[in-house]
Amino acid sequence: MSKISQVKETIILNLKKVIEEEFGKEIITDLDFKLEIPPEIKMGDLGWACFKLGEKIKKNPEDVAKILSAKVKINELIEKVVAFGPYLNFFFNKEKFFSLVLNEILEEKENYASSKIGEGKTVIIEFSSPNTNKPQHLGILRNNLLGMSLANLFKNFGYKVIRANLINDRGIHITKSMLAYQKWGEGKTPETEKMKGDYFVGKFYTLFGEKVKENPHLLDEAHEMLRKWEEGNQEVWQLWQKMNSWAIDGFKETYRKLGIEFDKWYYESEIYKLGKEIVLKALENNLCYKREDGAIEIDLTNYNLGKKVLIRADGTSIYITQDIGLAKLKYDEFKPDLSIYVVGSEQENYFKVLFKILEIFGFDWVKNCYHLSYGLVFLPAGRMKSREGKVVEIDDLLSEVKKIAKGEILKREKDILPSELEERAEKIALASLKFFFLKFSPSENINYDPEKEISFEGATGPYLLYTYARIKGIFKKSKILSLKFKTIDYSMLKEQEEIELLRLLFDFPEVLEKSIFFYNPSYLANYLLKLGQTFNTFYHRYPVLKNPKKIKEARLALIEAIGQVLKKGLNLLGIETLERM
RNA sequence: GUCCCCAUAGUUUAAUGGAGAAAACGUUGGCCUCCGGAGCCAAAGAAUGCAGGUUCGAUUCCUGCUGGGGACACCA
Repeated sequence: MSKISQVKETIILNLKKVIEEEFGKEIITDLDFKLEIPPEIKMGDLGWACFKLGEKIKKNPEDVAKILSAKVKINELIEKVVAFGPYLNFFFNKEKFFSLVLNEILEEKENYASSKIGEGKTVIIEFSSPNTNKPQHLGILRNNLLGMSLANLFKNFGYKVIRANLINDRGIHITKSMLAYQKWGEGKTPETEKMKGDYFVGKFYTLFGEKVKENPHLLDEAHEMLRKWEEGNQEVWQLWQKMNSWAIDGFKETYRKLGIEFDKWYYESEIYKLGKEIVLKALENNLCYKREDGAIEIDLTNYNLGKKVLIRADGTSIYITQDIGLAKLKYDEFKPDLSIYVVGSEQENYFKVLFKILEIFGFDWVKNCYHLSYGLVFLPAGRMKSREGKVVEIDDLLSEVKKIAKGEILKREKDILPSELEERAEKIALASLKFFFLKFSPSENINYDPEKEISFEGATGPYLLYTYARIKGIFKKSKILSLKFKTIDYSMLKEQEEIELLRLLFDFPEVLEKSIFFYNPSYLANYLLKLGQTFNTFYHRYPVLKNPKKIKEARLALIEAIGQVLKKGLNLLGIETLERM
C-alpha cells in the first residue's frame, strides 16, 4: 500500500478507536468513514463529517466534533485536529505533507496512483461494435473513447482487460449497401475512386436510401439478397466478403488514427447462429414457449418488459438470439468478473430484456454484466441519420481539426519541420476531440456543433497539452536533467497556490478510483482541468527558476510531480502529451 | 398508451444528501523588459424548469406537473 493511502488508513483507524472508546463498539458499523478534502485551505487538509454519528448518539454534530477533536491523537504528520462546525478537520504539518506526497510521486513516477486491487480479476469491455455498411460517425467516436479510457483505467488498477469489438457485418442493412453496389457500382473499388473503404461502402448505403424512395420494391430485393446470403449463395457471398473487407480496412485505419486497439474481434456473421441451442434447451425446460405460428417467445410482462420473440417461426435467429449466445461465449472463454457493454442509451430497454432473459435461463453470471449507457450526440440539425447522410464522420472531423491545429502552430512557429508539424498537429487535434467528448458525463446527451466546438482554448485538451509543455519548458531552461529529490527542503513550499496544488496531487488516486467506480472518465477529465488551472495560476504568480537554490529545487519538484500526474491522467484518457507545442 | 433519461449564469457543462452553487465559452476592463499570451488577473452574469414532500441539511431522494430526448420489432 502506498504511503499516501496509509495516511488516510491511519487517521481512520485512529478515529474509529476514539469513537469506540467514547461511544461504544456497535456504533462503528453504521458509519461511513470517508475523509474528504475541505473546500478551503484554512479549514484543514482532511475532514470527516460528524452528522451521522451525531444522529446515532442523539447529539449535536458540532458537539460531537468538539468531543472528538479533543480525543484524537496528533502525530508528526498531523499537527492539529480541530472541530470546524460539524466537521472534524485534520491539519497536516505542511513540510511533512509535501515531502510525503511529492516523494511518492517522484519515486513511483507513472506508477503513482496505480494499484493492484484488481489483480486476478478479468474485465471484458465490449465497445465500438460498428456496422460494416458505413463509416464511423461521432456517436461511435464517443463510444470508442469511453471504451478505451475505461480499459486504461481498469488496467491501471491491475485488472486483466479484454477489449472486445463485435463487428455487425450481417443483416438487412448490409445487403442494402450490397444491392446498391451491385446495381450502380459499375465495378468501381475504393482503389479506383481513391476513397477510404468504409466511406466507399457508405456511399452505396446512402444511395440505397435515395433510390428506395422512388422504388420501394428495392427493399424486397435486399431481403431476397439476405436470404441468399444465409443460404450461402456463392455470388452474394463473394460480394459480401469484398465489401466487408473494404469497410473493415477503413475501420482499422480509423482505429489506428485514434490509437485504439482490441484484444478480441467477434464477427456477427460467425456467431449469429449461436444462442439457438440455448433457446431450444430453455424451451425444453419450459422457460419460454412455442407460439401457435411456430415462433419461440418469452413472456417478460411480469417484469414490465413485454414479450420477446427469440427464434422466428421459420427457425432463423434474430439479433438477441446471437447476443444470448455471445454472452455465454464470452463467459466460457474469459470467465470475466465484470462484463461491460458500452452501448448508447437508446438500447437501455434492449439490455434490460437481454439480461432478464439470461437470468431466467439460469446464467447466474449475468449479475456481472453491466450496460454502460451513454447519451446521444446531436448535431445542430438534430439527431444523426446515416440513411440520410446527415452525419459527421470521424475521419473528416479529425482531418479538419488537424488542419486548424496546423494553422495555429504555424502562427507561433514559422520554420517548423514538416514532419514535426504533422506530428504535433495530429496530437493536438486528437487531444481536442478526445477531451471534448470525455469531459461530459456518459449519461448526458451531447450537442456538437462542429463550427463552434473546435477550440483549443479554455477547458480543452490542447490547454492541458500546453500546460504540460510549459512545465517541460521550464525544465529545459533549468538545465537540470534529474532532480535529486531526496535532498529537497520542502519547508520552502508554503504559498497558498502550492498547497492547493499539493492537495490536488494528493487527491489524484481517489479521483481515479471514483472514475472507475462510476464508469465515468469525466471525473478524471474535470480533475485534470482543475489541476491545470491551478498550476497556471501558480505559474503566473511565482517564478520557479529565478529563486535561491533551495526554493528553486523545491518548486521544480512540485512542478515535476504535476507534470507526471498530468501526463498519466491524459494518457488514461487516451491522450498523448507533447514536449513542445 | 406504458417505461426510461434529461432540465443548473446568455451558451455548453460541473458539483459520493453536507462546508458562501464551480468552471469554460461569450461580454467588459487589465497583464508580454519577467520560466511559452494555446496563458493569467478582475468585473458583470443563477431564488438550480414549476408545485409540494422527506431530512438537522436537497442541484442531488420521493410525488405530481410542464418542456425536451429516447425506448417499447419475427430491425440490427
